[in-house]
Parts: sequence; structure tokens; C-alpha cells
Amino acid sequence: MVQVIMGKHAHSHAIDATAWLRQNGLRATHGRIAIVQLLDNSSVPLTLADIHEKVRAEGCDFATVFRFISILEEKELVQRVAWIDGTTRHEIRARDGHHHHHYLICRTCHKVEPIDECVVERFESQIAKERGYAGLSHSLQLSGVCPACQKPAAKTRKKP
Amino acid sequence: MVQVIMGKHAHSHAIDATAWLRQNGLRATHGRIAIVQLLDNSSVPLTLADIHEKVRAEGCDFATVFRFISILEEKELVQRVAWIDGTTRHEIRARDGHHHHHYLICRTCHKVEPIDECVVERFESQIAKERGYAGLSHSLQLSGVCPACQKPAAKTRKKP
DNA sequence: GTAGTTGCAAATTGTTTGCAAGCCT
DNA sequence: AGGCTTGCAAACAATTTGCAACTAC
Repeated sequence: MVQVIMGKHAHSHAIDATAWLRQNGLRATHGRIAIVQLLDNSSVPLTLADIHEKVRAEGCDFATVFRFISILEEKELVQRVAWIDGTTRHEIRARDGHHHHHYLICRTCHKVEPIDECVVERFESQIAKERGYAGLSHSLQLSGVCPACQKPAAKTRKKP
Repeated sequence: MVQVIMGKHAHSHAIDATAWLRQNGLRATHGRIAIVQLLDNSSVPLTLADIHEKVRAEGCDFATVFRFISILEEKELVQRVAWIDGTTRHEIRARDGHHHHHYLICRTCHKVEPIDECVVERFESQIAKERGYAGLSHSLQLSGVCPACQKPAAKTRKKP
């Protein structure tokens, strides 16, 4: 699991998961609705295990999480993120009023803070022009040791 | 495996792997020397499988690669990189005359080009100051479709 | 000599698939 | 009703560990 510090873009208005699914040509089942709501409410990318842990209460199997996330990624509604700790995570694509952002991760307690600014965008267009690449996208993660974990007997410390 | 375009920083002078190991308090065994030389010569991060493939000829087992890379990462001599395709890769940390760089990856043919400039560095110190993080490092990858792959019958195209 | 390191193989963990039963439209 | 979706369990793949033999110092 992942500790989260809510960024400015945490939003109180959940999307209507059922409508969203139908709009995208997907059947609205109990488990899928739970998964979509979870992704929509999370300000950080989640692993399949994270998602399963939260929706198993609804009787939603791991295989369902796996297959449904695969479908969402094929349709490019969800994006796969290679996390610095080697896990593969998944986040819903930017919706209205959300722009994409990056993450600051504590190497000790694994806390994740979203970073709103994106310094890379201008650089990206420059590279596109100089090297002739099309459809550029990027992935940026910063990691370091957070203030709490810099104190000797930090209580937040976790396993590698 | 990974296709590589050599960047300006490809270097002909290999480091003395044995000396480097001893300087860092590590025993210089046959397998370790081969692994260090390989990492030192590569201009892109490698997976454990990539490394094993190259050093198995020296009779070096996968478990040795796994454990030795873990040791190097604990000592922060090697850095782990979450690659865009979900694989975990490893690269030796910047040495004299090498500054760290980032990568531009073609989503079609998987070609990797190093990028020398780093736009993130100034931003990094700003974040360190604002949020009190120590020992910041970052990982940035750009991906897109290279000029060759934008042509209809691109011969360089590869499997996803 | 001795502590650290290795190869081998097994254990563990994570990912993916097949299939009969169930649910959405 | 009918096809898409699910849960379960098994298959497959990747990562990690135990241990006796070996090697560097």
C-alpha cells in the first residue's frame, strides 16, 4: 500500500462511474464500478494488489482487476506507470480540470507527494523538433528522503 | 536486448574493474569484474537478464547477478531505473567525466538515444528546498515515435 | 585459515489463462 | 436470451533464498 499526501488536485466530486463506463462502451458491473471509483479518487498510481485489496470486500476477484485494467489500458483510459521501486502501477488518464503531474517519493517511508508543476513540457517540444520524434510523452519521478525520515528514530521508516 | 545509439559520452577508456571493486570494499571475483565492465561500457541501463546473458559465458549465474546488483544498489554505486516498458533496469552511477543523462525511446522500434541535457536539475534543488527532501535523485524518460518509424513501411519496427 | 561469495535448485511471489457459471443489457 | 464478464483454480513466469562447495584475501 501507499501513503498519500493529498495534492491540490484531490477532488471531492467523484465521477459517475456507471455513466463513464457506458460512455466508453463498457458494461457497468459491480466490480468495475468499484475499480473506477477507486482510480478516480486516488491521487497516486496504484498497483493491481492495491486495487484488489480495496475492492475484494465487494467480492471482486484479482483476475477481474487484472483483466479490467488491461482493457482500460488498451482503450487508453488508464496509463501504466513503471514505479521507481520496480512495481507497475496504474492511473486514470487526465480528465477535465486535471492536468497530469509527477511524483516525489520518499525512499525511506515510501510516501508519495504529487508535484503539480511540469518542467519537462517545454523541453519535450524542443526535443521533438530537434530529433523529429512524434507523439512524445514522458515519465518523471523524483525520489529522496523526506523531512520526517531524516530524523534518527523516524517512526515512518519502512522496509526497502 | 536493447538497441543503442552511442551518445557523445560513450568512452573508450574502460575503468579498472578490479581496482574499482577494491576501492569500494568489495571482493574482486571473476563474475563481478565481468559485470562491472559490462555496466561501465553500456550507455543505457540494463535488465538483470541482459546482464546475465552477457556474463553467463564466464560461468556467472543469474543468482550472482541478482545478488551483486543488489549489493551495488545498497551502496548506491548503481542506480535502479523503472523503464517505460515495465522492466527494471540498472545503470552505474555517474563517474568522473560522465554526467548523468536521460533517454529518448522509440515506442515502435525500441531504439534508445541518450539525451545529454538535463532540465530537471534546477527544478530538483527547488523542490528539495521547498519540501525539505534530502538526497534527491530523479528518473526521466521521454518516449515517442522516431522519424524512421513514422514512415509507413518502417523496417525497424518491432514487437510491442 | 576464514569470511565472503558462488552455483545449483527449490521456494516464493507475481502474472496470465481456461472454463463453467452468472450477470448486464 | 445471448454474449460479455466473473470467480476459481491451475499454469506460467519472474524474483528471491538456503546451503554446501569454493575462492579471494
